[in-house]
Amino acid sequence: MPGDLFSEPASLKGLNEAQRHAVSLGKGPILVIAGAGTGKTRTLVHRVAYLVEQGEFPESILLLTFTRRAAEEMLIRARALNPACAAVPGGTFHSVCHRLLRAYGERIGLSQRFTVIDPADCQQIIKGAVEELGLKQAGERRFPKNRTMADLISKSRNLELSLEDTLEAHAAHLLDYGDRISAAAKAYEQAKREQHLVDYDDLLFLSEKLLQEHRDLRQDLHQRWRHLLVDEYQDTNAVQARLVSLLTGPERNVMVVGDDAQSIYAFRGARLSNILEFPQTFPGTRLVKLERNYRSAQPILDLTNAVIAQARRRYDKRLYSEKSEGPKPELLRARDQRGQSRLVVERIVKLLDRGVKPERVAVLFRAGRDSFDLENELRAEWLPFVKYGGIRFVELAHVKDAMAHLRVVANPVDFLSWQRLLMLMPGVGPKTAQQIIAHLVAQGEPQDYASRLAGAPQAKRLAQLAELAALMEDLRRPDLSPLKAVEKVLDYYAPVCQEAYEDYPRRLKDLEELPALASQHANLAEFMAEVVLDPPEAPGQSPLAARPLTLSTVHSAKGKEWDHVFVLWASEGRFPSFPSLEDEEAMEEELRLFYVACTRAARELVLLAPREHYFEGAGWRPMPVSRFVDEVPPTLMSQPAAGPVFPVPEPDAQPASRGSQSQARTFGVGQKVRHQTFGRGKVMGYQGDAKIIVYFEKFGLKILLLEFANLQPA
DNA sequence: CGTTTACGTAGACTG
DNA sequence: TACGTAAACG
Repeated sequence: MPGDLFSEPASLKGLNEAQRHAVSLGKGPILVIAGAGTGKTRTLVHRVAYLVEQGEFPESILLLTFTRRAAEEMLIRARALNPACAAVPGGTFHSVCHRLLRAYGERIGLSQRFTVIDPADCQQIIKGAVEELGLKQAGERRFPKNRTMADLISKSRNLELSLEDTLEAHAAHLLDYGDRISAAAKAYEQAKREQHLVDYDDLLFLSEKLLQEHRDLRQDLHQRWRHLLVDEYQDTNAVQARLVSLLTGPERNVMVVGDDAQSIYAFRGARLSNILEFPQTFPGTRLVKLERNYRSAQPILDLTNAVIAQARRRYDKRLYSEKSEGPKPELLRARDQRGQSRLVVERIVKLLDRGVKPERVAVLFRAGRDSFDLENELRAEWLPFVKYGGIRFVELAHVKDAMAHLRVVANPVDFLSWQRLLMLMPGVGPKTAQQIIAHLVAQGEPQDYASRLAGAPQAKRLAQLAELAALMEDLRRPDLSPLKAVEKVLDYYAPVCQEAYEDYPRRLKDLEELPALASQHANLAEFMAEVVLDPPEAPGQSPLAARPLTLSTVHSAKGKEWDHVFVLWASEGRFPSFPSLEDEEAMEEELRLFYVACTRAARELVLLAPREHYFEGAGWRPMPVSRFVDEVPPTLMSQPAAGPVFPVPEPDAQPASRGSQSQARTFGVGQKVRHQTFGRGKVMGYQGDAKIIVYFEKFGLKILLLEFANLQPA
């Protein structure tokens, strides 16, 4: 738009025509289909700022995102356009639902003391149910794991299918166990009811129930949130779509943004149909397509277009780039996993030497464990990194231990947590814990449980029970701030942690994150739910390294971009993953996931595919290149040079070929060893040829001189 | 004797 | 890492 730049509102500056159109549309439903790298986030951010400029109260705009971090990032950017945007409420579906249930849950009979549980808690409950009901016969090997059952229960709820139908569609091999899985599911529901526990799925379904049954509340909320903005709409499930409808007021100011080609959460119930059928759900929807890619160089786009063209379901989009030329994407074939790691490290070192900033570099992979070997290699080279995806903060046993103390204070009938914290005492196993809990229940009202602890018959034998009781009494003061509460718990728990875990230094370090988190919250319930729902990512990983490079699962890389992207294991069985090989729908999702991975790259994209891999039990097996790469026209990839461009290390079996340097490397990375003083440990890598890096179970990471370490294989 | 704890082994996706 | 089994505990 030529002419008077000074009169142009800040919220419309620097946008292309399609973006500007989307941002400045008036009231009514809007669907933005935004291809990868087309400025989806930018459009949402500017829309928020635009609405505020137009005189909307910031508090009346609700921004729903996929992660809390995404919401925070967007609001920071919106604030830069207009400081008033700081007051815009934002968060995930789950956190918004949680807040609704805290405030109004009693209207649907929910205890105000309810506790939010995570999938690990769910597994614990199911484990208990299986034991109690004797569902699993001794030695029954094929009986599904607790984890599998927990996943299936959640899946059936998210897909809104019966457990039986879910089994048939997604786990046919477990159909024989249908009755017993159903029994476990029933017991799980009952345990949640009795203990006032609410899982992730409940947050959504209970909120739906609340909004459906209370028209007055719905109307209040429509007054409060007059504009609804939803990011990553392609990854919402059925109940989330209904929540969007319920939260949308009579003015129907709802804008959803997404990309049908980037739907990667079908495995937990996401429905592509939500975004495809949005115009039918909201008649009069204005559709805006963003197709101009600002992220990737043309050669990368050519490849990603070819990748997504393999999808059975056609996507009516062909992205074109504003950017100039760049190198063609590369496929590098390493000898094996180790070779892959070394290739990546080598390339990264070269980039850094060239002055590329580490935060502009990422290594992506299908599953959390796919990067273990690379992590060892990076540590050996002292290259700091942050890893996203994999084990989450609250899933760490010690964090759950600490949180369990707070949970029983907030919700005394949370027996799951009672059991957990009682079992931390030496001499207390499942049976004794159950007995103590039985004593608590028999003795009185829930609010008295803490004070009754010391009176348990086991107290004579367990001196620590009195200490725990004292802590519980202390924590019951209603005016206690989350920070103070966490500090008191850690005072008590730190020594317990030292007793319970051999590698306590590492764990205590993780726990140091908790007080800072707690201090950000005004009340305990909110703090605990926040930790469970959206735990801090990658705790304690190189906090001192200012700008580390990124390792991430593809799922966790969603919405982000880097100049230089490496994708590990572009191999059949890894990417696509083994479980997806026999399921057509799963395979489509793998393809979209691979597409998401490749579209993260702005300038350089490098795919890696080891030639062979050692499988436990099966030995060395060739690893074919991923079908997603194989089926792309070869002209789109850079041709591998005649000889190896980068030295490919030989497998451990032939150390001589790696020259004198590796002669000393007697132990393979990952091998278990024993040291006279430090005891058992695991080889993490090497530093040069003289030093070996070993992680000892009791003493943590040590760097030893190989010559003197006198390590024995263990 | 019932429980707890220590140990060895199979198995692991994504949130 | 989590589970199943066997030794050690009290």
